[in-house]
Amino acid sequence: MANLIQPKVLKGFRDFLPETEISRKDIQQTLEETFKSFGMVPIDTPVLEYTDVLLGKGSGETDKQIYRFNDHGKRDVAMRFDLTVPFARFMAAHINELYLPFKRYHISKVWRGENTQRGRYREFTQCDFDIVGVDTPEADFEILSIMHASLKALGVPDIHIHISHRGIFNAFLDHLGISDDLAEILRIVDKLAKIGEDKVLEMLTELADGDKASRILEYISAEGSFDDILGKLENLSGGPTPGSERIRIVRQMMIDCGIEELFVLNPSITRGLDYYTGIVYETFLDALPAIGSVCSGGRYNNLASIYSKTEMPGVGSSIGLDRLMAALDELGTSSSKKSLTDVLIMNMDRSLKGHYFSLATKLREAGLNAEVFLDNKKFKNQFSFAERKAIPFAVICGEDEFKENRVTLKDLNARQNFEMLTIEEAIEKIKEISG
RNA sequence: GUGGAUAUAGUUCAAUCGGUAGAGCACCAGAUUGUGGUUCUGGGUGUUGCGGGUUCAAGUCCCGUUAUCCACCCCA
Repeated sequence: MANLIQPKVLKGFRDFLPETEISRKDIQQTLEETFKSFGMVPIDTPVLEYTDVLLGKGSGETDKQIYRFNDHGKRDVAMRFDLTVPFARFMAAHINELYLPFKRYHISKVWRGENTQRGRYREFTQCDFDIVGVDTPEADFEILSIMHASLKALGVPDIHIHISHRGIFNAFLDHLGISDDLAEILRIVDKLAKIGEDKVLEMLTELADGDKASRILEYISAEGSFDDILGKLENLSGGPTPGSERIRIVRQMMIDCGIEELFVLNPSITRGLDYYTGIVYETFLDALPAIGSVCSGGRYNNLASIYSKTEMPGVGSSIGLDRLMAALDELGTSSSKKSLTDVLIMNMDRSLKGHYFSLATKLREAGLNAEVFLDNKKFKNQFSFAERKAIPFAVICGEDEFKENRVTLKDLNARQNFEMLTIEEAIEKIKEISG
């Protein structure tokens, strides 16, 4: 007994107690239902992959953050740091067994060895949804539409989805003749909201001459209505581009569906990951911009190209479940604790224990979740147990009820008794009260 | 990974100049009702994150370490 091992968990990794886990599962279920309602199908892939498979298309940053080690067979392996790269590998491996366009969702944990912060962990859950095999505005729009539907189904208040387009920005930089520094410029541009225009201009001036730097700033800080901004971007890039045409079509689809209010054209959104080639999205909560994007993605037309010669354009997005939950928690809008058990059968008279279990079976057969209290503690104790688990009903059956083959039902929230009911009547009553 | 702040009971907090840790709520045991919201009695439930050091004496001072929060970086 002398040397107990500390029951500690790793930095950035967490245990989930039932209360939290129940709402996590609820959220996941709501998302799954939403994804399925759009015709998406689930897949799964391994947690561990060959390192070269995962690093094939990443940037230097992912290299640093990835959990990587040698397995027992001396293979160089790594844990997936997102669900998109494994998905690209999956598509390349199974393209002949699938149909296009292929729409899948994938809700699972991923791992990144970066520093932790609120809403930012080393082990976290992503909810990805992607469409592969088509490069159309319809697909771009459908992803936006699913983002909107998902967050709406979850009851996330006051969001705006910021969209932008890598293609337009690339055309713009080409027009300026400075596309070589793309990666560096993207990084700086991405900070606009955080560090302000002056700082951004200062940093850009170190890369390009002053005139070009201020042109970039002009591009990324364009203001006005959606259409105004789009027009400005086109002017700055020397006229309409395929990208801007695409955005215009997607915009019209938003209007046709009456959801255009939620979308903001924000040219400073660029996304750090360099595999994006077209439209990109980020979602912010109006009340909590500091926590970052809770749902981001974009179009990546070459992602599978390192695994396969078959061209597989894709577009998709990812909801950060843990970050979203941290945000909802902070906003106080997370759902109140729910019970999974509908009825607790009180352990009142131990000689009737067999009867209690048969009552529980009857309740379950009627579609109710029921459990028998597993100890002969006092009522007080059994009631506190029910309260801790937020169980709404208790069934009490003592000698008197048993003789008449009846039970007493107690509505634990209202603290109201319904005495001497048959079990069938009790079931009816429970369903009536819980609606 | 770099820099800064923080860490005391289940929880929210307290503990003066260094003197072996207290309070509310919560919780546990018991009494009384066939049934918990009242009442009464009793209980502090703690390795002060962890490990060292200084000291007669450390929650308090020093060093290290781990975790959390914040900023950078990056991102969900």
